[in-house]
Amino acid sequence: MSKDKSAKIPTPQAVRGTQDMLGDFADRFAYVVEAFERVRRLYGYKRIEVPVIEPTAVFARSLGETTDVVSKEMYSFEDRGGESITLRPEFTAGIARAYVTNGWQQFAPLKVATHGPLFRYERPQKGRYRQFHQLDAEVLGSDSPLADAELLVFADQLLKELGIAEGVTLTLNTLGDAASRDAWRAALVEHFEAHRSELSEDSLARLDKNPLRILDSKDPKDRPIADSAPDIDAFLTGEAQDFFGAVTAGLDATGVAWERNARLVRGLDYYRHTAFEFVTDRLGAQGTVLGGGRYDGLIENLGGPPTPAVGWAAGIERLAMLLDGDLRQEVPEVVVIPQNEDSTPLCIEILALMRRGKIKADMAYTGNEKRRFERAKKSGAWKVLNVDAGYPSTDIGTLRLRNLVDGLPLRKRLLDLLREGFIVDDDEETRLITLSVRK
RNA sequence: GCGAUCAUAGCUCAGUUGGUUAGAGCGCCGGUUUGUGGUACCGGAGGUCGCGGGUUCGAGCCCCGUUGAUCGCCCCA
Repeated sequence: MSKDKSAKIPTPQAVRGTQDMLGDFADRFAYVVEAFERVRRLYGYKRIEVPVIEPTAVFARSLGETTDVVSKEMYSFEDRGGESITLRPEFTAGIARAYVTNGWQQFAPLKVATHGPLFRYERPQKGRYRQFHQLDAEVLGSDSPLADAELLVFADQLLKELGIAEGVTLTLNTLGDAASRDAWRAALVEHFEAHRSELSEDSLARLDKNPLRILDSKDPKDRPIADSAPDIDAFLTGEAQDFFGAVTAGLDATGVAWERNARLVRGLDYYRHTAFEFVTDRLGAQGTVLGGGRYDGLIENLGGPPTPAVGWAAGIERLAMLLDGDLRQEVPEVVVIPQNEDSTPLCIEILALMRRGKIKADMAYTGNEKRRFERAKKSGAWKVLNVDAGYPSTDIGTLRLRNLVDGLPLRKRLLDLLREGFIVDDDEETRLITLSVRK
């Protein structure tokens, strides 16, 4: 090792808004993904993988050019061939693109699920990162409200299996079909225009870009105006009303609790009919844990055939943060401790023997003997195996399985494994296992 | 993109109105004691006080800038 400081390179920092996970949080993260994989199979959703990079147009066209995600949060760049590429900021658009380009219409209605990293150039804060991770479930090619309901029941079961349904509520709204939505939007614009002078600065900007968003503004200035704005209900076509009724009936039939939130709108342009969020107040400002809705126009927007579809996405980090209690740790059954330097090779051999025999085992080999033992205990192992090679000198080694808590099954398994490779003498009295001749 | 708070050892933090050689606990390394034992004791390694400027005889402490984290706004999962 050189002590020449001039040769030292300054350590690069992690990119802002990215995370390195180790230990507890990494375990929680994996736990969320495992639960999702389990439940998704129960509901018959096929696992799919789609690219992390897509042509920029995939997102620009489908999310809406004026949405914040597209206008200022995408990681876009030109590749060496001059094509504009974007790191996916969400799953839905990429999945819709895959549906069209691969001719997945032949499988419609198609239920798919995936998870992985997404990228958005945002100011990091609690539950919000530049590289973040989502679970995603979609039903493509179904115009049935049953699909919406099933997706919601799926989401509800996932949250329950994660043990976080408590304190998380499903809020539900309908944005109607295209006709309903356009009529409502026009009425909203008229209403807000009439109160233009009382609106916050943010909402004035929203008035041009996405007037629906004024409805869920947090600015106290906006609240009275937003609250007095017309609900969509008056503008819903009969068809749209029936659709929403069928979705809620499906929820009621399966016992999924929900709340109507007539102020709930979605940020992305493609949503129609059902819109929903599972929200909590346990995550500060980032209260949405799972959200989604129906996006019947999206696939057509991408140049595909008119295709109805619904889906949702959930933030894995946010779900992981809500997980309370201690996770069941993956602890070794046995930790092997070499009594001395010379015993290490025998330890490695026995360690491999146990692992091949499906015993979860690890080895503590740094520090003095006392610290090795402490390290072994700290690992949560049930038992500790002391290995001393070449003592008495005529033997290959002696083993002592300590901390016997629950009797002999593990000891028996270990002895069986050892007998495959060695002549074993198991002294009942001293509990000392002596290995002599190799077989 | 806007606002607020923060940044000292591997970790959690203390550090007085600016004043000698920057501390503690935990962790790490070595040892003593004990000897089926996560609890005692001794010793050791480890810090350009985030980074760059400035004020001052003197800056971990004051000022400016910068980077990052955290919490809001915004946005969204």
